[in-house]
Amino acid sequence: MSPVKSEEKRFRILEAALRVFSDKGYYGSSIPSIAKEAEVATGTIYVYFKDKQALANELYLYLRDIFRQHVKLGDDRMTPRERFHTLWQSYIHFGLSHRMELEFIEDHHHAPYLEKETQKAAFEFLNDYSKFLENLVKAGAVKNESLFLLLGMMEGMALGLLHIIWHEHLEPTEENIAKAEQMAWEAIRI
Amino acid sequence: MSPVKSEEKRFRILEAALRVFSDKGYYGSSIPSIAKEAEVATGTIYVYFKDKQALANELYLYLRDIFRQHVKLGDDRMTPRERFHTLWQSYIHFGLSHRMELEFIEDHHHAPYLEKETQKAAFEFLNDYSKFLENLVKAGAVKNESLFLLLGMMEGMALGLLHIIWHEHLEPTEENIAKAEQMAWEAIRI
DNA sequence: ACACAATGAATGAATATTCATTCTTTAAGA
DNA sequence: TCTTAAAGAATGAATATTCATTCATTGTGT
Repeated sequence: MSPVKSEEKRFRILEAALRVFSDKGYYGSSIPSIAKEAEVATGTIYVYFKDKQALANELYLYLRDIFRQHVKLGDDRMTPRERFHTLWQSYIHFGLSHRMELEFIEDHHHAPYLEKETQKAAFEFLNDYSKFLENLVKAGAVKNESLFLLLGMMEGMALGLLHIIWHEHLEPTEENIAKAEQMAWEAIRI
Repeated sequence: MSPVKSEEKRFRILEAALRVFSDKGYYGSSIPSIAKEAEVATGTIYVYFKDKQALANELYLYLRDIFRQHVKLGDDRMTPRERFHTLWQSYIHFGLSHRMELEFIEDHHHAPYLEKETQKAAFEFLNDYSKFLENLVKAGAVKNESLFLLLGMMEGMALGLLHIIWHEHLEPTEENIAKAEQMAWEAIRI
């Protein structure tokens, strides 16, 4: 009956928005500049997204899904150390291959222009991790501390490693990643 | 309304800019809104600062000085563990009492609108920390790894702890701060 | 009286968003 | 199979707003 809104074009706009937001942040990115990056007309953005804020919200949700597809939490057939290894490696490699995606997610967990509904999605992250850590604690492998404390330290170390690599103060070799993993493990293990 | 430029007014503008930038970021903060927050006229900002970029640069340098006044690196009359304790405690307590200041510093180390000269100041941070860690390594107390790797992990853990406290997932009790300190130490110690 | 700080309205450029108009696709009717 | 009209996607110029910056004027301490 009519030309159909293509999912492909929607993704092209989301990916373009990610690149522009990455460079200049939310307020520094104009809709026309995102349209240009996506090679569509300015108005087309408004066919696919209600406004700039909705675009940022949908981008966040889109990236969160990509994140979840990459970052593995393992299962309880593994030893605690193996599960930790699985999470660490997948998280770090995601950060290396999807820097803009991870930076956007981290920067926007608490951004004021994300809607309540989107913020709720941010909490699911915490839930996944908390369950993961709870398992390791119950298995007696990890310190019996507040899950949030363990979580903050663990995520802090992963992001700390990624930052020094992103800023080219450290080579992203498997050896360096493994050394950092062992340090992180020693921080949280019993 | 004196005909003499007052340092006090300059600081009032810097502090106002910090609050507004904290809320909305660089591109999201207008000069008129900063003027309003500082309770001066728009034009007055331009008496004290060449333009918006210069304001951000001077704010960064101003905050870096405050940071340095608070965060203590100890000296080599202390044991390695004592030195680490000193740094950890002063860093975390700075983050608790000066959240906006620390967030601005962390967010802007690599911001594109900071001038080369200002970026050089950012490197002095790394130098201070590197020397600190080098000492602990030479004393045989800390793993003999890349100083940047140690640095990234350590700063990551401190910021990770602060984030969960800032977002009210953990109480900022001395007990929690001490537990995190011990975890951080176990990550880097031999 | 003078020097210069302080002001805030004025300026022009940039921005988010709208909308009248022009395609493009689809499928009903012949 | 061919024609054609409805549906709605795509467009980009137009609009209203906001922004960084300027400057003519006013205020104030020396």
